[in-house]
Amino acid sequence: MQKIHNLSKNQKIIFDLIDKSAEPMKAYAILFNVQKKGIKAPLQVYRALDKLVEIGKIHKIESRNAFIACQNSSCQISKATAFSICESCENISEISNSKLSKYLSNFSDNSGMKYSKYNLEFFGLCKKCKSK
Amino acid sequence: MQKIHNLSKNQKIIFDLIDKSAEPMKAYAILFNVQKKGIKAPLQVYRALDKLVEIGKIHKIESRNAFIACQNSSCQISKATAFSICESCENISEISNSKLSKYLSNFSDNSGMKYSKYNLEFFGLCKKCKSK
DNA sequence: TAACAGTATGTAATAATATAACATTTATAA
DNA sequence: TTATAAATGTTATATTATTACATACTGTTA
Ligand SMILES: [Zn+2]
Ligand SMILES: [Zn+2]
Ligand SMILES: [Zn+2]
Ligand SMILES: [Zn+2]
Repeated sequence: MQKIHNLSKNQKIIFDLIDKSAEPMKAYAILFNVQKKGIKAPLQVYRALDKLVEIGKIHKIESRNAFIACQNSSCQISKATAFSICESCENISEISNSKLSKYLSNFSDNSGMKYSKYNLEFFGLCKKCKSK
Repeated sequence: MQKIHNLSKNQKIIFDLIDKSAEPMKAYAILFNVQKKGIKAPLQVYRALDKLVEIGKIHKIESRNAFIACQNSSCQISKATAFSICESCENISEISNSKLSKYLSNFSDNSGMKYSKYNLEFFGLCKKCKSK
């Protein structure tokens, strides 16, 4: 059962922008885009991003410092994320593969760590770029 | 068969520092530490870091913007990395688990992507922090 | 309603991370 | 030795993210 979060004004503006974007967006690109809507300072953007990440509406692509809307409604609130990144055209998408997520969510080793979250980034070439 | 890379002067200074460190090091912490050895500018540090990452002597912990020496001699030259991160004490270590690396290296889906590299970060609580 | 707690906002300043551009030097190999 | 690649030095600047502080909104409960 997923809690419904009513997004605040800034959160909604920023989520809508990211959600409509074809690619992951960087914080300052977001800032530039929402200035006409009255969001003027980096901190306003970062605060909204933090919250949106926290509630799983968006994810951060760590290797790119960019943010993407969650493409996976059943995604476990940002606790289990996997992405596919084309190193040639920078096309990025969220991987939704139940075997993979089960495997990783159940992963444990003999280190004594109790894992509660993971983030995985795969890199390679997409269909298009492969055939060039 | 692993190619032997003869590290240059700056690369060696910086690798030795990271290798001796108990924790992952951030670029400007590295800079501060090597200034007495004549490395004065950020770019000198970043260039050495880039090379060391490229040849697999160190890895970047993306979620922390920090660098750690490879703890896994058989690590496939930074093509397949996994880390364990305690969110309480920030203890970080490289996971060396052949089943995991096999599973991920062989991962493929029906997206048409050809994967050649991955980076995985697990988050949780270490033994010590769990029992607090 | 009033008081409170929690969340969100606005604004300015600054910190932390990373790269561009250009000149020079050193190592490697044909 | 000549050419090429790799590494270095230096200055400036771009990009990403946070601190600090004041104010306002939202929902809950006395
Ligand atoms: Zn998701
Ligand atoms: Zn591509
Ligand atoms: Zn390694
Ligand atoms: Zn710990």
